[in-house]
Amino acid sequence: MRWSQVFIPTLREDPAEAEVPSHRLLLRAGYMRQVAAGVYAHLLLGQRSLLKIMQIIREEMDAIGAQEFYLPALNPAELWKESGRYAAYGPTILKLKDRNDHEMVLGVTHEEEMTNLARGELRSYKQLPQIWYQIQEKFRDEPRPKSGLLRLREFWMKDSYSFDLDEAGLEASYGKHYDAYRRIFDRCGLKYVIVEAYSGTMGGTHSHEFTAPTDAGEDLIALCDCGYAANLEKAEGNAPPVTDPANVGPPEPFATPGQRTIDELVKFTGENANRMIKTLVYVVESQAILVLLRGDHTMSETKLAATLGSDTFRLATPEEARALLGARLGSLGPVGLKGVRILADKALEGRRGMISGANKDDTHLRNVTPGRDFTPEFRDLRVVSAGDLCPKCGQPLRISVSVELGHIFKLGRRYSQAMHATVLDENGKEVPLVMGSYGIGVERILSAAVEQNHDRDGMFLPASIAPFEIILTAANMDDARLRDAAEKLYDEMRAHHLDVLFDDRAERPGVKFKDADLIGAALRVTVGKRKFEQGLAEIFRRSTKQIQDVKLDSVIPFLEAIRRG
RNA sequence: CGGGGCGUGGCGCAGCCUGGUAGCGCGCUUGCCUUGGGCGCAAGAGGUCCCCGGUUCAAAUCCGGGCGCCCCGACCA
Repeated sequence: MRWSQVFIPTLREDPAEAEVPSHRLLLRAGYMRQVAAGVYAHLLLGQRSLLKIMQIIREEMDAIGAQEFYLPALNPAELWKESGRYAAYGPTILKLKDRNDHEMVLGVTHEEEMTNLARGELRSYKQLPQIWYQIQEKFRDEPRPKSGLLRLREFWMKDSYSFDLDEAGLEASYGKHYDAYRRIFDRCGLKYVIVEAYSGTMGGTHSHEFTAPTDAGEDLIALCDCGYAANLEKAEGNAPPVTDPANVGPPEPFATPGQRTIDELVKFTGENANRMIKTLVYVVESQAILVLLRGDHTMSETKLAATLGSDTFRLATPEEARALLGARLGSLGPVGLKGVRILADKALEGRRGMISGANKDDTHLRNVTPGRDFTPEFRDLRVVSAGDLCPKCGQPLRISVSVELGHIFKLGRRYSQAMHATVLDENGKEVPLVMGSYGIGVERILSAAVEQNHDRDGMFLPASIAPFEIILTAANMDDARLRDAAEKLYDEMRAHHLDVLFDDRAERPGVKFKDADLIGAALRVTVGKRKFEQGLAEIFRRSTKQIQDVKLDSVIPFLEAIRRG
């Protein structure tokens, strides 16, 4: 393509609304323009790059025997009510009514629609396994769209769904996706880590997340050099040991006037927060329970939900807590309670002589010893923090920020049972399908690639997903000899099917170089006066800024050699 | 949903406090000039000052309401 004839609206200045690098650069480089919060128009460069990403995904999905479908975004609400996710996703689903007053939804993801298709069509175990996928628009009315393409309300997702007869089949389908995803992200040139994750609203048992570490991300992951990696929602860790007093007498009340928070108590008593027990009261389906944590630890509602097997719970009000325990928040504790379920984080197991509330205003207890003074169920209930020890090897964990690029889920029978998607097995018995679901955020690949590959001057995308692999720059279009030489090179490049953008604009060289640096073509081939007179063109690698001079008649073979790697 | 910021030619901003001719830089158009890192000179075009209402002789500016966008948090793939 000729730059003079296409629309690449680069900006000299940073758009005011963009903070994170990928958002800023994708706007500046003319890849996209904003339409509304979380809604973007893709222009020439953005669309080309996204099409390349989708093609890579398509090739790798096809390679594992997945079949490309295309399901509509517009769907009847009934399906979502049937699965129970109409309520679970709540306001995130964009809902509308058609002219006959039928409730419709715009697809958030397509488990329901794919399962609906499967139950209508799949009859026999002989038809299994099936892997169906699509690259399709998703709509999510996010509470807070942000960071350009990182959190969108309308976006492209590659979503696939596997249908198997049994767990062994699911295992195989899941494994194929795991491998295909690695190839996809490798080919897109991304640095990524695979982490164990929490399944969230998707349901199901196991899942892995493919995440790209970058500061602009919003997923927190825990990492260890031994290879352990998990989303913070899911990560386990062992708190470094705390030394407690050896011999501990019975619990003993002491006055703590006005001390309500752990911080205040630390100052008041001079004890470390890791010697305190934090007591939280939760109401779980109208039943009050106690949740205990070490003073310096944070509760994970995700893990609590997993422990309870329910996500209908909330923190009790101060009044409810007083009704149960007889004291205000800040003086609550587990000692002496009868008939109340007590969950304690496992970091409290084996501890002695700690401090907790006494269930009397302005009073705490010392010498509190879990297991002796009260009997909780020990569970993993807290968010891992940096410095916790790896559950596999015992070394300290690191916490890193990353972007979730893809997520693969073992769904099991959650949808097939809810929606009665069954086949006959070899004994003629009707059995629910065992399902998996697997997603990739297409725009997030582009964003993450920019986050991981940019500098002051712009972006340098991996050649596989750059909108153009090569930009051919004629330093001066008014100089007939330079122009003719560049035109000739351009024709040759096209004849060799090289992916080239020819900057034939009547601009000064500086403008062209700045624009070329900005938009992220992997290589720049420049025809400029001085080197041209020596029969040379200049080849500039954007990522390393390394320059090589190549004879004009060797440019094509040189580029083809680079392309072959 | 809580907190904060912002809305003025295409982009980035000033003007608002203290009401009275809408301004600067970039970009755009035309001409000359220049041609290896966002050249120079000159002449131009381009604005419902987010919307609605109020106060006032007079509102970009003051007051009320609304909408939109960004950031932090909550939440969420």
